[in-house]
Amino acid sequence: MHNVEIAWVFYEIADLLEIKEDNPFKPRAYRKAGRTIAKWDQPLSALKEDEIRAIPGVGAALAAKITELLKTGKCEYHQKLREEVPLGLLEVLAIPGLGAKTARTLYRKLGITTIDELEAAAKARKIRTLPGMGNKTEFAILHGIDMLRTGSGAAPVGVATAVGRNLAEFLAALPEVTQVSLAGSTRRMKEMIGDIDLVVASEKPVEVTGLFVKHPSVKEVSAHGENQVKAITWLGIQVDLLVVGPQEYWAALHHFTGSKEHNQRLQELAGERGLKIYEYGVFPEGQDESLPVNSEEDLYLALGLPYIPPELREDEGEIEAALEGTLPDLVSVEDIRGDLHLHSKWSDGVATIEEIVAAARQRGYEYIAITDHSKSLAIAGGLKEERLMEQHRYIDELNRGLEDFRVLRGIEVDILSDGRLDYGDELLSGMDVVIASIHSGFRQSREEMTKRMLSALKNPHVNILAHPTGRMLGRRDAYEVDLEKVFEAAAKYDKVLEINASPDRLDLNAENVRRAAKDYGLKIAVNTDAHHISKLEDMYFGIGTARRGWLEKKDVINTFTLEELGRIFGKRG
DNA sequence: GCCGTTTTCGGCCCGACTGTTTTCAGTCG
Repeated sequence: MHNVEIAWVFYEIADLLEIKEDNPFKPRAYRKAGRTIAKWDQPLSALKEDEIRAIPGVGAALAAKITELLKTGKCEYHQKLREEVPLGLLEVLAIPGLGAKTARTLYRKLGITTIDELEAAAKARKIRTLPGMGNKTEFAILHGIDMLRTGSGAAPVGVATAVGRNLAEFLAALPEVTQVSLAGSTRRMKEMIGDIDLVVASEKPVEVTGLFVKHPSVKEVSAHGENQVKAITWLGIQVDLLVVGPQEYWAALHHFTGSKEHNQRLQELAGERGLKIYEYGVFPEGQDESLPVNSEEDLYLALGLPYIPPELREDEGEIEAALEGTLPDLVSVEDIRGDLHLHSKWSDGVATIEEIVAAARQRGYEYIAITDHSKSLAIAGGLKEERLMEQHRYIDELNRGLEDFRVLRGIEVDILSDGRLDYGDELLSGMDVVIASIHSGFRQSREEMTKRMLSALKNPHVNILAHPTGRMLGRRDAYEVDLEKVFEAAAKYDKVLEINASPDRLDLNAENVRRAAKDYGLKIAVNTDAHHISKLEDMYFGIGTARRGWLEKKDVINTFTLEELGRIFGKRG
């Protein structure tokens, strides 16, 4: 049993306990342990009992449940809870703004046990009859259900990539397999992934597919042919595996990378040149032997085109640009010299500044900015003025001991509900980097929210606007804001907008990034907002979004040298 | 249910926001 599966059981136990109204600290204990287990380096199945017991947050009771899960694949306590609580309520909990207490009230007063029943009750205006709930709650529930339904079945790219890589690594290790790649929307770095596509080159497709369906991540096989498999993994994500001969690999990889629209345009182009493109190769009209295709470059070359990177293959102007020779030279992870939005132990991060520096240097970075939370965000350990000054003195001291690396003294300052910043100008003027962002008052009107952001952008000390729309993928919509006005103001006051690289956010998204950079000439910072050193790797997803937004190195400020960066930040205020 | 030089019970991230109230409960981060 995979660590994540154990964590999953614990999360569900936590939800069930909350609905049951047990000791409120119990679910917290299960969640905390679940989070730790999910991130644990070694598989728990490889650990001895006392090693499991030594995991922080795992006591005698949870250790016993882990052992039981590893041995039997089940946990009696979990099963018992599932019998006591209607399971549909777990789905109901996924509706934003609706927690365990409300779920319980809905169950006890209206007998609601599923999302469908909840929707019917909301439409029949029964929700507003309950104590503490009114028409707005009812509307929010309907809106939330709508959001869940449109996103259902799809996984954020972060999850899909992790699952896909895991399977790809397994396949790559098989002696029968010569090549393997993620394809489809995961390779194109779309933000939500419907199914994971894997393309494999092998002379022995039957053996490969036969092993694949036995992989522990595979929960259910919906189709199993000689050279392809459709399966559902333990996270409920569909995976499509295609095995082709080594000669057909590149054409197949290209075909299953898509998008469909991009491929259709290529087929039209091929037709004009007397060629046909299939997933098996590029064929001159009337012949059944493919032109030699030993890379995706070869395939584009056959059509008289330069190579088009996967992130651009959406038929959104890339074919025209390729024909004109004006394709962008996309920014890449290797171009990145530093991360400008990071949290340390001083607020709600888990690493010391020294640990972050070490991890950043390992990635080849030349600088980072430590940008902990400001005082209003008390729950995240936001820094009071004196603490912030203390941190900056600490960083100064640290910098004195560092060669070829620089820690910038920064802050992620909250934009308060009325548009003021959480610190005064005097304090902000002493920072190397000021990131402004919104963590409260998400439901203000479009006018208020826009005004609030413009007021922050006007502040001469602000350098970067972080996660500008506040959306959380599949969980929370962007807040109401007039982005055009934000872009205009950012251009006017010379501010940088962020691509928050956390795969839960990816904010700005690719479409907005492309508009901001191309229509408004704005510079972008791709930042991970990491609270843990392992999350520095999220840069990959941020750069994916930047590439989907057609950004080049010159558009992204954290590809610049420290000196260039200083000029960008220094010319303000 | 976990944790502890506050050792075996009593804490456990805590304040803002929202919608419903008319002083507060529930949710979120």
